[in-house]
Amino acid sequence: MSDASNKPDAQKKKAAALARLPRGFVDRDAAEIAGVDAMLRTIRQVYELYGFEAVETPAIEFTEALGKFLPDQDRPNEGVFSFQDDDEQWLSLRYDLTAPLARYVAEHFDALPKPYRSYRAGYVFRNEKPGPGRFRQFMQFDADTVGSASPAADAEICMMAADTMERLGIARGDYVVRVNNRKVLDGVMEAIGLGGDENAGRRLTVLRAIDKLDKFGPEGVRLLLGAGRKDESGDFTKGAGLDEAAITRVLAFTGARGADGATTIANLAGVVSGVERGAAGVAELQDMATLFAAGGYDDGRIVIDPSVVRGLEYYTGPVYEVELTFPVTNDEGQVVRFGSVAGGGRYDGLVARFRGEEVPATGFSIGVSRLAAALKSLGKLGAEKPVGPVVVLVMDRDQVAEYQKMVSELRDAGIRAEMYLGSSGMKAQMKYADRRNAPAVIIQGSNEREAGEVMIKDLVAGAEAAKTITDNAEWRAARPAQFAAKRGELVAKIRDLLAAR
RNA sequence: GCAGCUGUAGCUCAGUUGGUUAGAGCGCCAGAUUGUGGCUCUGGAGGUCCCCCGUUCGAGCCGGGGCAGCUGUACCA
Repeated sequence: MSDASNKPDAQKKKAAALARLPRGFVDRDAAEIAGVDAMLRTIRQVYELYGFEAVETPAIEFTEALGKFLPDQDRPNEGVFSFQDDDEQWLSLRYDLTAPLARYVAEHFDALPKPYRSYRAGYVFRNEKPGPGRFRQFMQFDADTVGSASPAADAEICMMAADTMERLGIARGDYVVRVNNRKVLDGVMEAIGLGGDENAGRRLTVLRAIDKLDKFGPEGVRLLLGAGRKDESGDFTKGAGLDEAAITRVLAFTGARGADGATTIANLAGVVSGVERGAAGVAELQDMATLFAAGGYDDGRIVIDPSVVRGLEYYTGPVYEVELTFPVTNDEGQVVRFGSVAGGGRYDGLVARFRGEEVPATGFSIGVSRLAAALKSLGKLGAEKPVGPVVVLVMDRDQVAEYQKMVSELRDAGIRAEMYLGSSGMKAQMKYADRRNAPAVIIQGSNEREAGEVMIKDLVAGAEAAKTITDNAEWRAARPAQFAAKRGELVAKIRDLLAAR
């Protein structure tokens, strides 16, 4: 232990360099990786079952393809990680999986079967302020149908979303798929005089206000739709400046949810009566509701809820999101506000950016990282440390070849195994095996070697047996759960031991 | 971006009116135990008190500026 104090200053200084992560990024350990992998497998199975096929696109696209240049400038939006290539073209890390899919479909349009049903998972990146459950790199798992304008395509994805939640272990009633339609909302906008391109900015303000319904309640939203709202810290948020009649109409829309789907749809029809686009949206909701009922999903798994807006400007029809309805606790055990864990909708205009014609498309995205946190809270994410390898202890340095041979035999038999590669003594090697969550260690010192044996210690059974022992001398003498085996039976004995787990 | 709060050991945190050598618990390493995980005991390593400037005989503590983190809010494809 003396070497630490003898460490040269230069080396110390070097070691003091920034061993830290930029904010909004996380490291994942073996347990988390295993848990998320299991999740991804499950989601993939459901998507496959529904007939979607895999596709992968790279993490980087031309900024232009993502459509994220700042207005009236030749620089990308600050929220997007971007850099310039050799030829000065701007490239960006993708911020979702939808825009790259639109690029992919447009590029391979003639080669793809239409409607084109695909899924893909991957990391996306957002250069913005992180917060609880919000990262600058996170994983999404998307499924999309491109080339179908039918509400059946939207309804199918909603049903698949419900199935996926249940397959992931979220009980019926612990989640809800909420569905709305942008056309209905557009109809309301039109009805209150916010139609047309010149009102795009105000429409956006109204959308943002509605999106805050679950945060601030109807009264808060009323303020945001009107003059504005002052929060507890005294910060003032400018409102949309609607008049009283318009505000009442918007709130009538968001509050149109009835006891069942039919009532909700009837209420919505009233709110947008006389506006053609709104009526079209209501009709689509009606179509989808019929499909939900046919599949039995109208039992609370999927509900029509007019308060769903989704921030995305590009949505053109049905929008939907999956919300968890049980309290989620964070690492400190506090209950945290948990937003939606998945969402999506119809974006008929997105592929049109690359091709002249409009291509109808709908799809959704699961926020894998966020959902993983929720599953962890539910105890449904395998957060346990994976079982480690069998560790062969190095008792005598000149016998390394023999120890390595044992490891090879175990590996040839398909058993995870390793020889201890450090330089510490036996006690430290035992601690190492314990920390690696090893199921067993193999000990061969001179005594065993002379007898043509190995000592096998079952660490799990040993820990169990030792629980009742409080005296250290007794603990050491007892040597619980270990047994000698003939050298030739090593693999067979380990195999038996692991099989008994 | 704006506002509030917080920066002391790997982690969680004490630190008196400004006073000499900055502490605890946990964790880590080692020994007690020549070859056995846990418990216990003993010892050890580990610090730019966030950074800079100022006040002072003297600053972890007071003042100013900066940086970082957290929370709220804004934005969020």
